[in-house]
Amino acid sequence: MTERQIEILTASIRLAAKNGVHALTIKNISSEIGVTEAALYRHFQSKRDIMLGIIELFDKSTEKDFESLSYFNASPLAEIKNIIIKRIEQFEKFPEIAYIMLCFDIFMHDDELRIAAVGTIHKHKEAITSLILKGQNSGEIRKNSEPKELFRIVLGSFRLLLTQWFLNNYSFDLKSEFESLWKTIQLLIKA
Amino acid sequence: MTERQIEILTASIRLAAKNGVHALTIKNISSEIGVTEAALYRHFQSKRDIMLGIIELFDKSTEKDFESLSYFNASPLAEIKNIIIKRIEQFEKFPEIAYIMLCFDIFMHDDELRIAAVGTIHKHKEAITSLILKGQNSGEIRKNSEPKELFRIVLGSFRLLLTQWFLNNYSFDLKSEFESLWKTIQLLIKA
Amino acid sequence: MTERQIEILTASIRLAAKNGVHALTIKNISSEIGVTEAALYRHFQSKRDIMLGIIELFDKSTEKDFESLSYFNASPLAEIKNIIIKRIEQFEKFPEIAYIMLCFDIFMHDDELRIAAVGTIHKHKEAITSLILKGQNSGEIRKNSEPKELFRIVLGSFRLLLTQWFLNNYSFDLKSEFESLWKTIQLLIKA
Amino acid sequence: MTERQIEILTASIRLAAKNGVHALTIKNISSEIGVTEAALYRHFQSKRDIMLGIIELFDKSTEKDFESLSYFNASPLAEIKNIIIKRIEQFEKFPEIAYIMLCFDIFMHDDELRIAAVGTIHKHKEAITSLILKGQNSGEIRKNSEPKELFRIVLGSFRLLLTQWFLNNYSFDLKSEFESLWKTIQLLIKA
DNA sequence: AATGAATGAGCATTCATTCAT
DNA sequence: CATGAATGAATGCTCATTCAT
Repeated sequence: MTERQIEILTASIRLAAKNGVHALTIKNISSEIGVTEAALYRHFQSKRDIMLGIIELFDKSTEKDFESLSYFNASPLAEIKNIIIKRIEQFEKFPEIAYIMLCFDIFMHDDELRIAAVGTIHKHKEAITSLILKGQNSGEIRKNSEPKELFRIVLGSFRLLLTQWFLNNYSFDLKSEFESLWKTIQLLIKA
Repeated sequence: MTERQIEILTASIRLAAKNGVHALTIKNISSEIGVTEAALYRHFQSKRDIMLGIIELFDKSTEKDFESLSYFNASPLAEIKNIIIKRIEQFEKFPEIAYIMLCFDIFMHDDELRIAAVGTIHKHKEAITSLILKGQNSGEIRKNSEPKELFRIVLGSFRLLLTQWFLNNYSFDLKSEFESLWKTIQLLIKA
Repeated sequence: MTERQIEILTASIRLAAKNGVHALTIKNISSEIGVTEAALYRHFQSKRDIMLGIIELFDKSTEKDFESLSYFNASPLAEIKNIIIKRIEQFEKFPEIAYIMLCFDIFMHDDELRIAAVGTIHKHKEAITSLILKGQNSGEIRKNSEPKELFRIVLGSFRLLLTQWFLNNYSFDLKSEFESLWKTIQLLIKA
Repeated sequence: MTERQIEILTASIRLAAKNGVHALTIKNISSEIGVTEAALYRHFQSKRDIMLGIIELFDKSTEKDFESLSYFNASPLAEIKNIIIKRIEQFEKFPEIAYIMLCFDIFMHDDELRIAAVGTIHKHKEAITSLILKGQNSGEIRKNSEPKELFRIVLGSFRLLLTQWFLNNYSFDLKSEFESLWKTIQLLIKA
């Protein structure tokens, strides 16, 4: 991806988060980076390609996080926390992406976009679920609950926290609030 | 609210869930119920009023659920489950509303709509949080966790379940899947 | 077809003939009849529908001419001449349509339009060819030539006359020039 | 004319015939020969110059045909046939040019282009008409018809044949079909 | 209570063309 | 000789809304 392309994508995310998805027009994006509408088409073939680019951008950074995890090699619970903390650090640097992550509507009614977006969610699900299973086998996580349900509790509560963060205009400290939530989660799911 | 107004609102919700929020146009709504675009303006002053109507519709049915709860008077945990089961029954009758509930983007960038939508979420938060507190006081729910966090776990995991239901085109049985999730939740938060 | 629709179609033909097919834009057509671009879409669903409308308009008037022919019941040669004279009278009233008839490019690269346009040409071909055959059987037209070739001579020479008329800005009298051409044609193909 | 210029012109003709005149864009032409749009402007100053180039190309090859005719020195009728056969051989090698020859719309509404295009047609007219006159004087062609009308019959029927060839996607054999047409023409106009 | 006709503003996209490199 | 990046103007089309009937 070229520098200009990344500039366009970040401008798009910023715009969507600030003014809503309906503000994600070619005109707005182009004027956000100070060029003509026509200029965008030198870098992306269509608006849908820009959307796909946003997902890809998010997907890539997710993948990088997952890779760096394996070096860490902590306990499963610590690794799950780490996955989420990585996300949070990303959100703190670039809060607008939280909006895109929560607002699945943009992608929901375009098959190609949908598949791309759901793919990223799936990667999270598989990573976390397999860590839960590992934790259950190692005796760190309680065995009397299904990994599937524990995953829903872990990711679900985090997503709601994220939603609250967004609804409050990013005004509270996401990381410390998550630390508090995580204490409760740990308390509940530890063996 | 007149009959025609409710017809317009339900048609709108149906449309949004089927084809996405971007399909929520005056033209689509009017042709969905078989009238002219101009005819809609006899029943709603603007498109925003239709959006507000959708929230109000949702809000009212929530309120009715909350009222009926007081007649029941079960244990706090059972009451929380009941609140969610009521929601589920509503979703099962009218699955499209799940989409609207999850897709906050429509409302997010219009202050009046936002306040209306967040209000409904708030009512849920307060109802559930106060029930958790009651449960902690009566000794049914563990005391070593903050109600705020337990609320995040309960509602967050349910919202994620709902998201999964939507992503799977409403193909699995929401209620029985929730029963399974609830067993885990109960196991975790019971004293 | 409504009055407005016919107004749009005649304005389109006028425009195309005056300034070329490339001038046949929604903006030009709408401003030609003094309305907004958006207003056109109340009467035609798309630009292609306007093109199809032009062909249909031409097709209908052709059909009417063919019907009125049967009342006439002259000799085959006289009937062929009549078909063309009818066309000429139409062109004289509405010279711009000559351009559309000759400029098949508009329709050529859109399958649906092509089929519609070629259909009209086909009707002419069949009508004239069968009249030639009738003339050969009745002994009015020479038998030592194939009807297919005679048709090419009759219609081809008329089309070239039409092209010349257009290239000369409709400056000569089409009918009297055709009378002269017809004398030669008759001389050549009579038995 | 440079090699590159001829490459651009033939690519343009190919493009116009395959996808229609509306596909004759700088972008399409340049990508057809595998260069950037900007590169075209090194060889032609504008798009109109490319159009003029197409006409010039056609004009030149016509001229060459006419020159080679004089060496032949056959009877007037044979010479007329020869002019057309030469054209047909050109069309068979490069069928797309038939489309350009028929579709005068491209040139019709730009004075300079129009004059250039009409010029070529005129050359044909003069060449054929003078041959007809010669034939009438030599007693080969019937004298009771005006050369002007006979020209319309000869060239008009050939142009219609060409149109039919194009409408049938060049599927029939143009030359043998013309031989058949020519037999009829000869039969009709011979003295 | 509903319709048909219209509108102004906006949409994504494509056009021929220019210019620094 | 060719490219990459840009532009202004235009394209067909959709939007929410209005208004006379």
